[in-house]
Amino acid sequence: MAPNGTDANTRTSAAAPDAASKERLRMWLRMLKSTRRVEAALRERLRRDFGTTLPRFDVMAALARYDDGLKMSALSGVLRVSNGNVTGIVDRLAEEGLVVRVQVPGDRRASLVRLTRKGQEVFARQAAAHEAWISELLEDFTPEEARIFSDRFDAVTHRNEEEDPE
Amino acid sequence: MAPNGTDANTRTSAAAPDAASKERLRMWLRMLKSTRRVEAALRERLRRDFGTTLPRFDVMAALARYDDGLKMSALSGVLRVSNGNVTGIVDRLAEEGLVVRVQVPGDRRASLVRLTRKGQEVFARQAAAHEAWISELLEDFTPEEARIFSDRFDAVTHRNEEEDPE
DNA sequence: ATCGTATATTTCAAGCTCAAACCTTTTTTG
DNA sequence: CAAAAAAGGTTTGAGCTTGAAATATACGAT
Repeated sequence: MAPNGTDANTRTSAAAPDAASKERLRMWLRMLKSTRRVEAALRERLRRDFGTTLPRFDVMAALARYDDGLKMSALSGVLRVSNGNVTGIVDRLAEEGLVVRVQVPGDRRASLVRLTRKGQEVFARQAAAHEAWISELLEDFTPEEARIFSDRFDAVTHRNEEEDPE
Repeated sequence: MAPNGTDANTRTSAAAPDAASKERLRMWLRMLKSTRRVEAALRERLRRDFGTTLPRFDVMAALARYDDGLKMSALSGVLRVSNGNVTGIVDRLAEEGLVVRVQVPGDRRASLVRLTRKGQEVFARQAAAHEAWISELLEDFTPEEARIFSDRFDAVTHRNEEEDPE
């Protein structure tokens, strides 16, 4: 697996020990730029077409996958953002009647956050548009290639795994 | 834009006209998760080892590539963030003596932002650590694979290109 | 010269983000 | 049981981010 020097023509490993890191850095910068570009497009369209934001959408998308709701801590875990962060977003979504906090019977500390019916309806429309946008923005990738990339990204994600409820 | 009636719950109904979009959506979610994970690691390490932030580092990295400095508008263009945003970050970097605003001779509106010598030295250390971190975080990618990915990401970036000073 | 438009940047309000401090409730432990 | 530790959430302070409005300068055509 590791390129152990004795390869046929490894100019890269012999001549430059940091050629690999340079190449990975280059990849990272491109990946970051691509991600930012897609995110910017999504942000703009969510605002334009639905008057919402990407973080709001992310929270609703997470909740949409759990009919029974998610605890605040689980929500921040899934989204990989701080829990103090989620508090504010859920507050605003709750003000608009898109989500509700439900008291957990046995535990007076915790509460489950759930989409309201209105929240489900609103999110369904946003999600459909979102999927179409992504497909358009990434149309240079064939489905086959997309699958390959998905799998390779999992390597990054599962690398130094601590906890991951997925 | 308008809810066209037939969009409420289009679960996997048709054969596979949307298989491609599903696959791309899957790829996007993985890509986003990977990016966020790397960014979170970078953010934490920049804070721990250098007491700085990712946006600050991004600004300094951009300036480090232009010895003659960059105008605020060019800076925000390179970083793809709003220009109001850059103002605040540059303000704080300037307070710490890491960058300076230099008046442009012929134009009293514009100013060039440049790294100070201190800024160059500080950034050099951060950049070395940064490159090593990236290589570690992406070590599952061989240099060859990294190169392939870089090229493919360029496709996304150069898709609907408006302006890009790079 | 002056009007109008375009350019360069800052300011502003609202919202997102984090880490750390804090409060409350639950669980563990002496 | 009571004290201590852990868990669930919110609050707080600082910084980041955006889009829109404001400011100031530059330039082009009268």
